[in-house]
Amino acid sequence: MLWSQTFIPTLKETPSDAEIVSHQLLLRAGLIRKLTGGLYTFLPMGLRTLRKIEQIIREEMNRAGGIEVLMPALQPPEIWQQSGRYETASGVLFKVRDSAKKEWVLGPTHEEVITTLAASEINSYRQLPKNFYQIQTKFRDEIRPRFGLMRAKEFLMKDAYSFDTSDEGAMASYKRMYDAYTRIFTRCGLQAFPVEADTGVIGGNYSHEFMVPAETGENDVAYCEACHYAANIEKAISGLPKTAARDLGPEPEQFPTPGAITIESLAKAPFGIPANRQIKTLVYIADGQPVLILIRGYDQLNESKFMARTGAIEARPADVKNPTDLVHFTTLGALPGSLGAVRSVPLTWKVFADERLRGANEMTTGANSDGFHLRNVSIERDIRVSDWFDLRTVRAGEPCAKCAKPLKIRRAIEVGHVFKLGTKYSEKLNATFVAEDGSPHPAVMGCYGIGVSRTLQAIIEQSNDKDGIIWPLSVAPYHVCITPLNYSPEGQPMTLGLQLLAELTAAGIEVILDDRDERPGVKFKDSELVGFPLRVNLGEKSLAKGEVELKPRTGPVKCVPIAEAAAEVIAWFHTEKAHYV
RNA sequence: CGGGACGUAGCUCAGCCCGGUAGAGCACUUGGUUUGGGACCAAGACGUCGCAGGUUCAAAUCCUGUCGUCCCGACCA
Repeated sequence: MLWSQTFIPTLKETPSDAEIVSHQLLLRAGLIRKLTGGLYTFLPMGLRTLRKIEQIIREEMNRAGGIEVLMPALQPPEIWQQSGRYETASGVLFKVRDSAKKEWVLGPTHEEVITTLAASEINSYRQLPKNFYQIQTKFRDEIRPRFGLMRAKEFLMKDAYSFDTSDEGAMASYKRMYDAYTRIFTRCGLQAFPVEADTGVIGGNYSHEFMVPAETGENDVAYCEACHYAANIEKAISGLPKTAARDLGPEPEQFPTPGAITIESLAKAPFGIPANRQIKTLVYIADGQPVLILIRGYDQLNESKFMARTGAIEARPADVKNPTDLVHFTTLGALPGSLGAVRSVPLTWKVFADERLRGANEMTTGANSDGFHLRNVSIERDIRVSDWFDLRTVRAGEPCAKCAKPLKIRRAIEVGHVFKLGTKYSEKLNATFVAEDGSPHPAVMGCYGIGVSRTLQAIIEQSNDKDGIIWPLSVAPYHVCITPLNYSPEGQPMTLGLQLLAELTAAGIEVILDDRDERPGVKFKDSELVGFPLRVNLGEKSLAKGEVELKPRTGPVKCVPIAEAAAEVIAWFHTEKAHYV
């Protein structure tokens, strides 16, 4: 390919609407252009890399027994109503109307479609197991698209759905996908690691996310370097001990705490009550109902855990500025800062407490009277707790639940997610098969996603320097950029360049030749910005010495005799390629 | 949806506070000189100052509304 014959609109300056480095480089290197917020056009260099990532995914999915299909992006809302997700996923569902005013949805995912297919086509255990996948555009009505391709309204995703006859079979399918994902990301030159994950709206009971460590990621991951425990913060646990039980003391006693409305202020003089001897009382609105959540003063509530354990679809803190919420505080008798669960809690309210409070006594908590707290509170004696859950968010430095070594926390980008779904969808959408004994059973499902366009950006986020992108060979838009320095169609740099282009292309290497009439500095900067793994410099100075220069994107220049240039590049290519397969 | 910032040339931005003929750098066009790390000289083209109202003799500038973008939060298979 000749540079002048394709389209690589590089930018010298950083576009002002790009915040993170990968987004800036996507734009500066001419890989994408924004149509509007959350919607992007892939330009030739971006598209080539996207297709390479797709191809790696296809090869590994096929190797793992996947069957490629292509499902409609436009879907009838009825199947979403049938699965129950028309409500639960309404936050991300794009809805459109046709000319007859009938409503349709643009698929954010395809469990409903594939399960509908399975319901009609899979009838016998003899047809199972099956694993269908597709690579397709998804639509999500993101509240806030951001960071370029990271969180877009429309994006490319690989999604796969497995159907098995048994839980064991589903587990084996899950494991195959888990292993395939590990290979896929490795082949993409991406350091991604699996972490235990919350299942969110998708549902199911077992799940891992594949995470790329990056400060700009939108997820926090807790991990242990000693035993390799790793989990999304939404799910992570630690071995932090419970609050120590003391001798059961006297009845709760009210005492004045004027102006002390934070855990910290009660921890200080004159009160001196350690944060972990305080009970923090939160009022939440869970699916419209007020509930109380009790955690230790030291702890932060983990809303994901709360929602996962209670099954709530929507939960938010009650807000004193919201008139309908304010009623709940009035019912309790106090505003945040003096809330507690000992008195005035209506019997209709559920009270959820963190597991680590179980058995705690001699605790201090709000008296439900502004400016007063209660001491000597025994949570089990004095508070009507409806249910005990692990509800707190793990912090860095807490002991690992498995090996007691300190946990670390880091930011990460989610590029893949595997779920064991069970029979949630197959039951609702009637995807049943007849077993050997003639009895009907719902298929046991799993689903497995990879954000293809997000993976592309994650690779850039992880692999760049001050000069631009550093593409892993496996996904680079071109492997080699030939750069004739002194431009002249008849000069030796160009004629030798064209000759090398033909030779290397014939050897299966993807080569672009920068035939632009530009100064060397411009060509150097552009080739480094776009990030080709190897540049071949053809300059009159070195050619006069009978040499060409091979410049790996991240390594030193190597001068080789003209006659050996092609062979050297081919050798380099095969050495590099071996790292990615 | 809450908080904040910003919309001026293709890009990065100045001008706005304090109203008075729309600017710079880069990019682009033409000519010339250059040619191993984003060249130089000369000439040129490029704008409904996001949009709509309002105030005013006069609005990029002040006011109101609206649309859009970005950031933080909420949200997020």
